[in-house]
Amino acid sequence: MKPACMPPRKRRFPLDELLSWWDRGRRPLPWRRERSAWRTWVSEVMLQQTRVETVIPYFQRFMLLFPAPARLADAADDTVMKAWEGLGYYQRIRNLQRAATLVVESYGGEVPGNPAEFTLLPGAGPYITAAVMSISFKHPLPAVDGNVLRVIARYRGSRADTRQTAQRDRVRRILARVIPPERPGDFNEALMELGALVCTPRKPDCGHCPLAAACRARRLGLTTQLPVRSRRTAPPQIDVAVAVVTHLGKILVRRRSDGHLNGLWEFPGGRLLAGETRKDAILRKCREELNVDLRIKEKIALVRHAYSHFRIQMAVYRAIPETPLPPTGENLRWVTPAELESLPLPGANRKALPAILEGLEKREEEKRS
DNA sequence: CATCCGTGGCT
DNA sequence: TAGCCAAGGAT
Repeated sequence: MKPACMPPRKRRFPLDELLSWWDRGRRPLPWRRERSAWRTWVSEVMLQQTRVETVIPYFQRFMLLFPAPARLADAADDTVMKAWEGLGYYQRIRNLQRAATLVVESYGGEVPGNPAEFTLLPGAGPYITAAVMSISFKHPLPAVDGNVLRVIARYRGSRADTRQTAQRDRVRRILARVIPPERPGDFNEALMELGALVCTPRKPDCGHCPLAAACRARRLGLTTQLPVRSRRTAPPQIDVAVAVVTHLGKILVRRRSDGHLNGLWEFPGGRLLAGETRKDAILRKCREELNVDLRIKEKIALVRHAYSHFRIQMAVYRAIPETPLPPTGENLRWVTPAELESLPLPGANRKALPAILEGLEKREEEKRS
């Protein structure tokens, strides 16, 4: 027992314990089978704010479709968006495709193994750069993600707010002095794996943690109180109304070409203004944006959906055009129900699709009888 | 630096 | 249910 007056001895980070835990316990995930830079890169982009179980099937389909950067660079936009549909954060795939194009143009199709060059590619921030460079090129750069922030906050017994950018930088500097030059990728993955499997947000399994003996949160009984994360304000709820405009068995869809949900196809309509009825909102948006007048029929679906910073309630009405049809083009098309199924759609539209197709089918039957 | 960007699972 | 969380980056 050391006297209380002694200065706290500097703890040695339990590197060997961590790495042997990793060697024993690592999960056999698809992107860990063969660590080419492209596979690592794609997996890291998909895993941003997204669960491993969600990513696995997307990753396997994606690598079959685009086994090298050049294949992604050359692919048609709808093909790319369809491969990403449902994963969310669609700017990620746009950045990745732009980056793939740059890799083809500037590096002969080979992912650059130099951190300074790699990090200039769109979508390659500090985390992705460190992850790809350490795992596939053995550069000793700490990859600090949400798992690592939690593990290290507990290990250090730190009450600092992990949502702040400065805290991420601090953890990165701390780990830069610990990461072993021989196994930088394993070190990074081990810390993340530890956060995912053992040092979990709720009910951490300290009995199986290789850092437990050195963990300050555990010693102080603060495990469940750390890490500290400042709270975000609750997302607002908004009302949206859209129209399924049908003509000769086909359905009108438009493609979002900027900002939110960029590149996905949706039904025309939009957000209700204050005091506006759903039908008025649909008529207004279709006049403003498509220059078309509609006759609105019955409501065929009502879906709720939570986006990252707001929730929507979306009402879907059947409608038919009353004025000459707008010219179709790159961002406006008439599609059959089957084509509609195959287009990349935002979550709320996808969610409403069964009710819509069922409603249209039922109405066809009534018309026949 | 704070905010914006999707989605699904869990409590 | 409503809130929280998950291998972040761009602006």
